[in-house]
Amino acid sequence: MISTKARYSLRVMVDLAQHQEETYVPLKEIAKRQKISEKYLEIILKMLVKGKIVKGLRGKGGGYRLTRMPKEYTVGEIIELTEGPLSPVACLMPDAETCPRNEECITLPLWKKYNALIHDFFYNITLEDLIAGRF
Amino acid sequence: MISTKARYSLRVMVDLAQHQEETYVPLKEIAKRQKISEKYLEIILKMLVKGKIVKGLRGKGGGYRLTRMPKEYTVGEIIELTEGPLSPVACLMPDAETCPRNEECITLPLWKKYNALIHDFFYNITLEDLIAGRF
DNA sequence: TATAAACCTATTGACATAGTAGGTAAGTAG
DNA sequence: CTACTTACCTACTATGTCAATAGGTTTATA
Repeated sequence: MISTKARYSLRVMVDLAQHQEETYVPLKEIAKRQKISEKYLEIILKMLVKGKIVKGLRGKGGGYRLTRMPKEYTVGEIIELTEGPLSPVACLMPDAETCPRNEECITLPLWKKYNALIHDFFYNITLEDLIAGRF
Repeated sequence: MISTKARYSLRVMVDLAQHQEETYVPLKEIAKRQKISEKYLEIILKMLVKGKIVKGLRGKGGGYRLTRMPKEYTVGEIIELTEGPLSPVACLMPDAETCPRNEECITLPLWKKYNALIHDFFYNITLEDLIAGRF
C-alpha cells in the first residue's frame, strides 16, 4: 500500500506546482487547501527539502517552492523520496543481500516483472502530466 | 509490499501443484521442501483451506491437496486470499466509503490506473503459468 | 490403542505508521 | 531593537500489523 506520507507529498507537490507564481508558498496555506494537519505536513515538507525537490525559505514572506519545472519531476521520484523504495518484495530491495533460494525460486521472475511494471508506471508520469490530467 | 504470507502461500500452491500425484501432501513435507516453519505454515494453510482453494484431510495419510487444476487458479486470487485486497490506497478498498475530496482529487485517477494495472497483472497469471515459467 | 496428521486459540516481540507537542533559528517589517 | 512570521528540529505516543511461536484438541488410519 502507498502510505499517506507518499500520497500527501504528491498532493503537496501538485499544490506547489499550481502556485508557482507566488514566489514562496507558506506551509499554512498548503495545509489549509489540502486539509492536512500543519504538524504532519512539516514532516513531509522536511523530507522534500532534504531530498532537494523543494526549497524552503524562513521568515516573513517565506515558505516553499519547487526547484525545477513540474515536467522535470517524476511521480516515482516523489513517492520513493517519502516512503522508500517501491520494491514489492524484500529480496528486490536495492540493498538486499542475494537470497540463497535465488536459483530455484519459482516466484522470483514474477516479482521481478512486477517490480519493473511498477517502476515503469511511476517513473513515466511527471508532475505536469498529473496536473494536466493526461496519463 | 507483498507480505511473506502472500509470498509463502504462492510457493505452497506451487508446491502442491507440483505434487498432485500424491493424493494428500502433509504440511511437514511442504515445510521441509520450502524451508518454512511448520507453525507458520499452519496459519497459511488454514487460510487457504478457509478460502477453499485447497482441501485438508486429517489423520494418518492426510495432508493437503488442490481443489482445482493449476490453470484454474490466478495469482491474484491467491495473494488476495492471504493478505487482503490488492488495492494500493485506502480510498480504493472494496469497502471504502466515498472520499469527500473525490471530485477535486487530482491524484485519484493515478491511483485508479495503478489499481487497474496491478489487478490486470496478477489476475492474468495462473498457477500453471508460474510453474511453466511462462509470463 | 497408538500414531499421524490437521485444526484451534492465544500470545509475543519487533517494527512501522500516523500523528502530536513544544521549542529553536532565521529572516522581515515597523 | 523588537515583534512577528515562518521554517526547522527533537522527541514522544498510540495504534496496528507482521512474522513467528507455543501448547493443546480433534479426526482419521493402521
